[in-house]
Amino acid sequence: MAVQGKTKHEVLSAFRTAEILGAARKVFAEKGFNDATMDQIAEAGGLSKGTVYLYFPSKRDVYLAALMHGAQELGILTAQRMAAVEGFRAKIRAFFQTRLQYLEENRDFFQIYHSEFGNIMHPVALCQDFRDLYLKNLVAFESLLKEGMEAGEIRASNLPTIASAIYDMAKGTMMRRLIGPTGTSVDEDVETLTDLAWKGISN
Amino acid sequence: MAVQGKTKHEVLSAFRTAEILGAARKVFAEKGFNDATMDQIAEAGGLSKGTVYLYFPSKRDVYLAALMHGAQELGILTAQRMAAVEGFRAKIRAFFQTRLQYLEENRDFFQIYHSEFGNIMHPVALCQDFRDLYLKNLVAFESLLKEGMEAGEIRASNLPTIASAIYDMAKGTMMRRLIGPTGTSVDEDVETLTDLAWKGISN
DNA sequence: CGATTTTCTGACTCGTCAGTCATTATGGCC
DNA sequence: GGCCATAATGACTGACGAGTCAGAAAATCG
Repeated sequence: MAVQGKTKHEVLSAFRTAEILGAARKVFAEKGFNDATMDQIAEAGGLSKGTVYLYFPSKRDVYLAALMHGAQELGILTAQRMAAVEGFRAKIRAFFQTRLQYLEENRDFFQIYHSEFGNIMHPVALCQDFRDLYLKNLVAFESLLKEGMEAGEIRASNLPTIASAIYDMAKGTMMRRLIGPTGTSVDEDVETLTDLAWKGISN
Repeated sequence: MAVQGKTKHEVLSAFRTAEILGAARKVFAEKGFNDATMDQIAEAGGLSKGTVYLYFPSKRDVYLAALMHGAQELGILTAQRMAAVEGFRAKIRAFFQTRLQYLEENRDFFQIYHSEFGNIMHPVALCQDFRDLYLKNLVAFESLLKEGMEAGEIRASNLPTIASAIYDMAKGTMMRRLIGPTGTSVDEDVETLTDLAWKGISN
């Protein structure tokens, strides 16, 4: 029994949930929230619509789960990679590197991630949690810049605006890479962005 | 007859069209494309649904017209303001200034504008024209940077990536200002961004 | 191998809306 | 006013898709 402390039921449930989320990611990425149907998700996951509803109460919940799963992973990964290197230039570089690389490995997820930003300012409707996570990560990044400022590596300036701008350099570059081929490699883009950002903020 | 060379019909038609677009902008901004209904748009414009269909063939066309109208205006305005000043730092500053200011004056439009970016990589579906316009403006901006590079004001680097990054600083800052109060004034943000970008790219 | 419980299924319901069109209002003109 | 043309209306239709649930299938067990 002590094996993972999981009942058979829990294992099966986790398995199905993962199966559904994988399918959902694919379908939502391709069609967007509104044009994706539960039947398509079920089909992509090789099960029936009824089964999907056994594991998720609504379409929105499936979407949310797919979105938040990736967003949390990305946030954690980014924080880890930044923490793992010394010096603020290297941290900024790690920031870009992690995100652009994660993009290449999770294109489906980023279709969803980026389109969600389109809705982030709407009535709250679709996803307060996502918005909160975004703002949380942004604030964390801002604190990091503040440390850099106090350490004298980064020049004094309006940190919230700066933090947001750097975040958005990454986001925009990712979008551009999603739309189509860019003629630049990930590494090139990482260097270019790091350079731009670092020259922009360093003392 | 020579008055504007317009028939009565044309005048009325232009009037109704503008009326509908104004209402559409408001409703689409508030609800997003999918959750906005034609009845709501008609009501907001003080006319009936049938009338809307006399001037636009479909919901998507109303949306497109609202989107493209603002996007074109913004593109033209930005280009003009940049052309009107001397020196590349000033041009970059004008770029940020124009956009952030236009945001304050056209919040409804920007709700639509930004959410459209969420769809920009999808099946093409919603708006090839918008995508094309975006890329056109981006390329134009890139050319401007190239001039700056050739003039020795801007250091050599990967221009497409740089241009995109600067565009996205503006876009992201606008989004942040749309989501909620930021504690910074437009002018502060303009200075901060100009500084960041200019230090990032200048020689 | 039944009996019983758990899991799955997909045809069905029911609300919603884009788009239509027969009917009504408006206004210009003699 | 009476006639016609043009503009506007809003009840209606048809499609679609989220969510349901009665029953089928599969797993578990004695």
